[in-house]
Amino acid sequence: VSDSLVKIPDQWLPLEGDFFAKDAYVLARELLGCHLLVKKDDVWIGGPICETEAYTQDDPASHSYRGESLRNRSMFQEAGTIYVYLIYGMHFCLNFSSGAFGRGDAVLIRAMEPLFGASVMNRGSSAKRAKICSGPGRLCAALGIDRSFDGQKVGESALSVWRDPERHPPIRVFNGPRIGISKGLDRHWRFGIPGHPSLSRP
DNA sequence: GAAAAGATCTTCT
DNA sequence: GAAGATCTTTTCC
Repeated sequence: VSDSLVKIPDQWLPLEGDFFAKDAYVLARELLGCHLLVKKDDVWIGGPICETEAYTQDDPASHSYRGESLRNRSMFQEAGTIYVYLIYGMHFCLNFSSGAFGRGDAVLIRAMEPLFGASVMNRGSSAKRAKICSGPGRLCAALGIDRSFDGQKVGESALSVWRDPERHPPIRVFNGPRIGISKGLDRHWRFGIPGHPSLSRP
């Protein structure tokens, strides 16, 4: 608990719904360097986001491509709605709905630096400290994010995102093809901070 | 080290 | 019945 965040620094700004109300591939880039925090036992655990991906309704790789369903409903809600789904039967993935209400756009959070509370994070394995939140499934496991977060709003639940003027915007950002998909490979909507030790992959 | 396999469940064909 | 926005462990250079 000693490495958890007890008080949010005064200079940090909470990100509200309007920050998320933009094109997903713009939001994906702008979320880099922002702190993702989850409240656990009266303190915050989390750290700065270092890798994201964008998905849109007209994108064949997106869950929303074939319209709204019971699972992807949160993608179509107002910007800043949390979308969590189960993948491969065992891992959860965290997304934030973006764009206008009714549009199935979202940003997948792929990796984060475990800056606060690494010692109390659920770690699925004996991964190196810098890597315990590297990958969408591992990130959710570490922070205890599951389907119960789905449909909630950023900042109105145990989960919040903050802009830290000292880390945001990052100096450099890379982008390239998204990971683990077979369609929409021409859209280079994976974004990350170059050389960051907590990337899911180089 | 890299590659392959196994775990496990929802969605769509 | 197959594929999927994944990760861990095992197996093989």
